[in-house]
Amino acid sequence: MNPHLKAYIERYVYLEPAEYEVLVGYFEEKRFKKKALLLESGQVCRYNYFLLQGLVRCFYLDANGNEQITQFGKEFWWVTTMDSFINEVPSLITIQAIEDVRALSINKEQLEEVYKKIPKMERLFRRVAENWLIAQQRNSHFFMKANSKERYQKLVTSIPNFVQRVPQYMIASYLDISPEYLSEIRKLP
Amino acid sequence: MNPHLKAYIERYVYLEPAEYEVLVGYFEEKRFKKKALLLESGQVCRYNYFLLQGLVRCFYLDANGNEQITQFGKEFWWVTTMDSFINEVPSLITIQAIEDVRALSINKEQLEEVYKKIPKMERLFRRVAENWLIAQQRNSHFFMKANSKERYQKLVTSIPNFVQRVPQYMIASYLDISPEYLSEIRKLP
DNA sequence: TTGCTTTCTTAAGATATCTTAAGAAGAATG
DNA sequence: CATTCTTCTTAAGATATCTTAAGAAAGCAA
Repeated sequence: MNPHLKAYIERYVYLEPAEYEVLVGYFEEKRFKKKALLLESGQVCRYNYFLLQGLVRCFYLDANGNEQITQFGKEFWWVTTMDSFINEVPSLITIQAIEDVRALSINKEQLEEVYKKIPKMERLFRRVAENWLIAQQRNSHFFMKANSKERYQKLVTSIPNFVQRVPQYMIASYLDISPEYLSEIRKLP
Repeated sequence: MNPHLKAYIERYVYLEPAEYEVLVGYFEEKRFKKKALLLESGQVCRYNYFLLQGLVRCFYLDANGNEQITQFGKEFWWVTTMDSFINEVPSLITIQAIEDVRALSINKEQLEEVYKKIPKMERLFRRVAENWLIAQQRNSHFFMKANSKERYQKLVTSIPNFVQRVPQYMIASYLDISPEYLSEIRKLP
């Protein structure tokens, strides 16, 4: 069992060694080169990825053909397109590697089997979903209330080393600012 | 067992009649008059409410003392302050009845007991949290990309009869528009 | 009914942020 | 090394939305 995934699971539930043995069989390690797609829009998102290395972005094309970034993903975060993965509908979102990526993947049928064989995993993913929801709610309210500069500064301080790994125009897209204006903001004291 | 809650549960999991019997014991019906508080900010949110009747709003006071509405709740929706309920920390949010409210409540310890006695409930709330997350994500992206008029119109069409039940200044707060500007918007063709 | 409180509208000036266009700097490729 | 592609910056005019202030309407209490 991958030690990072094991450490992650231990934060939520206790599993017997035998249960970890079962789990191992369900996760497959995959690699993606920089710029490769983990998921292409229009496809159903079949996998939930646990990132071991690298950085990804999730984006869709808006009415003007601009790439709108909705999320980033980094080491030891789950990455998937929830809507498409859960409801098995075509994804509006594309997931692309910003750096070379190594990830553990599990597909939906496998995950359902896991729920059957190890009911505690149902509990784990309940708690993951709840925490994700809480984070998403906090973030939404912050995005609504904070101005561009505050949004940028929060990103800089809350994910250390992040803005150095991602081109500025992607940061701008995620923060919902024009790249030109982000450039202005960064100069302000 | 309340038929609305039963119908809700049936959408996610199958429970034996005996399991419903167990469940009944955990839910308590409560009533709140218009303007009463289901939760006051500063308190830990002890309950998850399943609304049977009426309307509530969730808001916090911003730096200028303005009430910022983050969510509404209506019949057959779960209402709680996730962050406070899950993490047992004081809530920033106040929950207030906009109309007279009737709701089924369950507290956190009871819910944990339910998870032990009826593990299928763990599955139910996993799926509820996942769907809630999906809705929250969709909503966040829509709020970021749509302008004020589009946000208003979406609210009007997606929750029928809703704007008639809620004062306009609350709608404005939720949509993150000044009440004056909402008034303008409503006049546009 | 009358008055008091709550809610909604109108208008004018202020501001954050966008759009467009262009050029500069940096990175990648032949 | 020269060239091409990608990313970042600068500037000027445009626009959505806010703020403040005031008055109009509507709802509720007495």
